Amino acid sequence: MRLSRYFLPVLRETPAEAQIASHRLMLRAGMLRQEAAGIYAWLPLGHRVLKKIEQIVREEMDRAGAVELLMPTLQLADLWRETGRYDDYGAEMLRITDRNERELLYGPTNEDMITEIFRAYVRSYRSLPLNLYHIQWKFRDELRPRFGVMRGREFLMKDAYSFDLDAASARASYNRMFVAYLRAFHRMGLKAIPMKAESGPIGGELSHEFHILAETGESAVYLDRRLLDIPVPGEDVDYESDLSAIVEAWTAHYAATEDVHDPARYERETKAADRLSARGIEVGQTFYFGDKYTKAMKALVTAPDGAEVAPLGGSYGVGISRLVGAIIEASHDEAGIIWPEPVAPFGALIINLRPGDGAVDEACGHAYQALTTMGREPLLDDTEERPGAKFATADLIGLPWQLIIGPRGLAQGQVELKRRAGGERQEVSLDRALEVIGG
RNA sequence: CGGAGUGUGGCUCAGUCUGGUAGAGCACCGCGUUCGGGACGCGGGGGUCGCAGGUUCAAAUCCUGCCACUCCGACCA
Repeated sequence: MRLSRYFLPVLRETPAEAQIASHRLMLRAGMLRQEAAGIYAWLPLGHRVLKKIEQIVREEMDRAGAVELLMPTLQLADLWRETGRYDDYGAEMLRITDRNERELLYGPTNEDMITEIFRAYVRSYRSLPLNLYHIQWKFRDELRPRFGVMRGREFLMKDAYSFDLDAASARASYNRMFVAYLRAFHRMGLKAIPMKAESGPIGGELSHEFHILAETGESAVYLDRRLLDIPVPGEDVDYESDLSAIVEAWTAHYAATEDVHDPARYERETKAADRLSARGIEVGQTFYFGDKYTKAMKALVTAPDGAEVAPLGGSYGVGISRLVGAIIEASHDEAGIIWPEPVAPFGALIINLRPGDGAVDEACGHAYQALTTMGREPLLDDTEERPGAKFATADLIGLPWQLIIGPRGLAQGQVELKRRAGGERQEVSLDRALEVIGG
């Protein structure tokens, strides 16, 4: 993409409403536009990141055997009355009436609807286990939206729902999601720690929140430092096998959010040197709630012995839009964002210091072609901005590599290559620079 | 929802107390000089001062009502 033809409205000054780094940087880097409290338009750069994160989550869900579908944003109130949640959910649920006075709601989650779909088609235990997921916009009318996409009212969420015949199988489904989450967050360059959690309005008895550690996290977390060193399963992990050893390894050490923190247990189960108090951003949560929904909605299947039973289920959410903010919170500096490579909106920024100069234009064109061929998705800054402004923008939008090409260096056969993370710069030949970026 | 606050060009803000017909910096457009870490000169465009009423000869400014947004607190991916 050529910057001169792109839509990247970077801001030199920080909009007054942004309090935390990720919000500030997303606005300044032209990723985001607030349209109402907690409601945002995703500008092209932000949209690219959102899609990258979405795709990583999708790949890991698919790998773990979940099946993607897409449910609507609007749901009938009657569906929610079946489980009693229409009244339980309270003012956080946005209720809408259509022209025929039908009561609808903008879905805050989809347990009820997925159970309705399940019950419409699944009749036999032979169809189990089944895990269906979708990636869809949700709406929760938060009392106080804040922190940009970290606590928006409208947000993009991946939510998966598992159905199993018995408890052991349901637990295996839970474990598959648990492992998929470890992998997905790891792929985004995040260190996510699963923590024992309360299940809240979703219900159930087994639940983990996945938190990434960042100074601006909304919740205080207490954990055993050793959790930071547990290996994340590789892409060869066999989801057909028993994953309980992995889950056990990740849940053997103390880790709790302030809501469920038990100081006495913390002291008992961890050595003083291993105790780590930090702030966490919740980026995912897993729930096991048994037959809560299938029973209430009579979503029954026939078991091997001919009896009708309510399958046991769980639900598993990942805040896709929140992750964009969370990643920035975890990875930025004074100058701007530092994208982990897998979620970077573009792989490299080529900076043309003198558009119109034949040799420089040609070198930039060559670099652009080469990087495109390598699949590095380069962004070429071919604008007439002054060099200083280009460098500032480059650091702000935080692509992994900056390839700086100007007449002065080119005369010596050199370009400047800068890695955003760490900031190391080197003067090398263009070919060598392309080689380095190519990996 | 309780408490506090803010709405003035695309952005950051001054002007409001003490009413007199709207400003600055940045951004934008044109010309020129510049060009390796946020250039400079000259010229230019752009604002129903959140909305609606009211007071007044006169309202961004005073009064009333409403709306939006932000911050602190109680709920949540």
